[in-house]
Formats: sequence, C-alpha cells, structure tokens
Amino acid sequence: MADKQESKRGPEVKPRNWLVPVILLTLREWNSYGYELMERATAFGFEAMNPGTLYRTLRQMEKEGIVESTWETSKGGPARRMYTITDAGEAYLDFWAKALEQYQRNMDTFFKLYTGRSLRPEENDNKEE
Amino acid sequence: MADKQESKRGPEVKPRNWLVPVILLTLREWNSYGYELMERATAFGFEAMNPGTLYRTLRQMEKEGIVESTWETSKGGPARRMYTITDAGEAYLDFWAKALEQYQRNMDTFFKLYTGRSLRPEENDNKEE
DNA sequence: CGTGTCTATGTGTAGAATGCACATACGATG
DNA sequence: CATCGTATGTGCATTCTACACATAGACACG
Repeated sequence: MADKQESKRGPEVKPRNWLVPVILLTLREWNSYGYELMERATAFGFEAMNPGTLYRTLRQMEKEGIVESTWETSKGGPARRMYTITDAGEAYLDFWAKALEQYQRNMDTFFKLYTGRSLRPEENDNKEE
Repeated sequence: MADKQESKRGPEVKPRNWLVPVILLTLREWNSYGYELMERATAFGFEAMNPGTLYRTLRQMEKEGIVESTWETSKGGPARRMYTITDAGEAYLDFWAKALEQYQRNMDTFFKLYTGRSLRPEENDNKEE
C-alpha cells in the first residue's frame, strides 16, 4: 500500500508560489538580496530552501514587474543583487493577502469537519441530501 | 509591468494536493464517486473544478492505496465508480491534518507581519545585521 | 602565489501537479 | 434517432519546484 508515493513521508502542503508573498512581505520592510532572503524564508516555514528555486523566483518576479534589482558592489564579498519592491508589488501583496484569507477560511472549514466528526446526523456510509 | 503574467488577475493560492484531503475527508463520512465529489469540492473552496484533474487524482489515490473503488451499476444512469477510504487513507488524512496545522501557523505569522507593519523598529528600507 | 572556505548568484534537467480541450458512453425523453 | 444530463476518462501544454551542478569574488593561511 502506497510505497513509491509520498503517502509515507507525509504530504506536501505548501501552496503554490508561497515564496512570492514571503519575499514581497520582507522587501516591504527592507531591501534585501537572494542570499539573505533565503535565510528569511527558512525561518518562515520553509525548511531547506534551495538556492535555485529562490533565485529563479526572484528573476521571475522582476520580469513581472513586482520587484526591481540593482547590483551592489560596495560591501565586501561577492556582489549582491539588491531587490526593491515596486508599487505593483505592493498591490500584488495585497491581492495575496486577500487570497490567503479566503484560503484560511477553507482551512477552517476543513478542520471543523475533521475534528467534529458528528456534525452530520448520517449513519456511516450513505448520504442523501 | 506584469502584463502576460498572472500578477494582474491575482495569485494562485491553492496548496498542492489540496484535493486529496478534501476527498479523504468526504469519504470518511460517506462513500462517494467522482461526479459527486466534484460538487463537494466546488462547494468547499474550489471554483470550477475540472473533471480531468479530479478523476486523475482519484486514480492516483487508489494507486497509492488510500482509497478503493468498485463499480456501481444498480442506480439509473451511467455506472459510477464508488470510492471508499482505506485504513491507510485515514492515517494519511491524519498526516494531512498535522501538516495543515503547521501551515496554518505559518499563515498566522504572515498575517501578523502583514497587518502589524511596525513589529520591527527598523527605519524604512535599510537593514544591517 | 596557490588552495580552501564563505558568500553569492545562477543553470540544466527531470518530475509532479494542474488546467484546458476533447473523447466516450449510458439512460431517459421527445 | 437525436439530444440532453450524468459520469468517467485521455492528451497536451504549462507551470512549479526539487536536486544537482557550475561560476565567481573576497579573504585567510601557509
């Protein structure tokens, strides 16, 4: 029963594009760059963020116009691509917040049904509405 | 800025595999079949479920051993593939519930930062660690 | 100088999830 | 028999993302 699939190790729950709002939220408070955002994301709920995904996401976000970047070479070490949130980005973040609220309500519904098993007075395995 | 991308119409928030726990939760209460589960899912928070995704998901779930199916031809109309949750399925649902709780906490963090902008005493757009 | 380490940014590729369009088939009704 | 509502499914393309690997600057150390 369920061997090669992921049913054993536990499900993947992260919503799609979850990285996007986390990045936007961070950039709304301070400008940042990939390497730092990785730690931030990790602290947030992603265990083991991998660089590839993060950097690609940032590039995509810039292509969409919700963030902008410039090279910063002043500090020691390799150059950093510093990111800034745009107006469109802030608006997009608001969209995300609304969508996440909706999603939170769905989760509430889920948990009500999950925890309170006997919300419906049916028998066991038949249903008539 | 952000034209061909989805930044305009709003983000896609549904978590991955969200259909799976919804189906399991429903089947825990009564046996059901694809067509009916589609309506259930729609009522739950998916607008415009498309049949393809749902039926494919059900097949996959059966392959993983978390549901089982038998043909039901007794009722009028086309035959229905009736699904039943297995023991592994119930266990898997519990996994999901735990994962969703964790995820709910992450969302709380997100909203705290989103709503309460001034949790951090930084200036506006620079940060040094 | 050469070698290694930490910081920092990327690419290549493959697999999974999912939306959209389309196909099939049964039963009832006119 | 044509058509509608129910019911299940496939093909194809896109998107997301995990994993592995590549590149490169700065700095320390012998």
